Amino acid sequence: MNKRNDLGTEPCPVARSISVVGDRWSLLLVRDAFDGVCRFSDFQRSLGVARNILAERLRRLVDAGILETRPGSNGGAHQEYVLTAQGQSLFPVVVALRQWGERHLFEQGEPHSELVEKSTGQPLHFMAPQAADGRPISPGDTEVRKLA
Amino acid sequence: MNKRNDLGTEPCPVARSISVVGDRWSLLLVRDAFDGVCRFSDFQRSLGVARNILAERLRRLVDAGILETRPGSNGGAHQEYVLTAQGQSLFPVVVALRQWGERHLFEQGEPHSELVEKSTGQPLHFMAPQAADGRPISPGDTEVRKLA
DNA sequence: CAGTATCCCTCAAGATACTG
DNA sequence: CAGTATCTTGAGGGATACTG
Repeated sequence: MNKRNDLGTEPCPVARSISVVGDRWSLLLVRDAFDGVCRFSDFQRSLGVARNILAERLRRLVDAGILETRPGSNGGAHQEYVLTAQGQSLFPVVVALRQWGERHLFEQGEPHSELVEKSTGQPLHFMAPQAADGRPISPGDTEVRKLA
Repeated sequence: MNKRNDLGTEPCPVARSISVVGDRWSLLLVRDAFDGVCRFSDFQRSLGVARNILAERLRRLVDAGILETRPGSNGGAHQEYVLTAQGQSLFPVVVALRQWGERHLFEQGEPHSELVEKSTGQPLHFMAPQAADGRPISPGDTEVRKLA
């Protein structure tokens, strides 16, 4: 039934999210934006993606309300791409992917970049779903209630 | 520099994770697996994906150590696909995508499926990164330390 | 520098027929 | 039912030349 791109109308929030940021580049652009990257050529150098693709992805992220453009902080003519509030709320997604990758996609002792708290220099605590009272919740404790 | 598929060798854990589960179907299969789906035709009906694509994706997820096959719980000939421990540890990723989608990709009052704790029936608490002492951490409080 | 405009090509994905 | 085999299509993406 899924012809091509109708994930965006599915009733499942996971499917809709994937329809917006579930491609090869979008979340990497968001990651770079969290890391302070905001200019076209810096994204381009960071990812090595073709310029036309980069332009289209940035446009899509702006259209989706994840990035917005600004006139450029210095007096220069170039504009900047910065995360909106909605884009910043992708932080848990990026952190979750990062933590999973750190645990399962690197060999023992293989170096990788790490996300730390600026003020303490400490890596982030492992992020896990929890109940309203703070108890950690494992997958088996949950179920999906349709169309709540 | 990124020719085609060399995301899997990047030093950034986010990029590596995306190289494994960053396509249109993988995380939806994982979501379904969390939801108890374990048979080929059930995945197929749930996603509407073509059978050859489904077969290849399942194989890739098995190769990646995210799913494993079992002889089938009843006496039947069919095998089942179940999450490994590594696959179960994708739970925060799926939950993060779900929560972001719920907040930003549905209209006010538009119904969507919801992830609740079985024992209480309550939706999960909002999941956010935090420091080792439990303080919530926002994106601006963090920085990436290269090759730690 | 920050894109746009083309051209081309590969691969993901769909459709369908077939098999143990 | 659980796939495999084959064919076709189209979108995603790369390379490069060009523009304000």
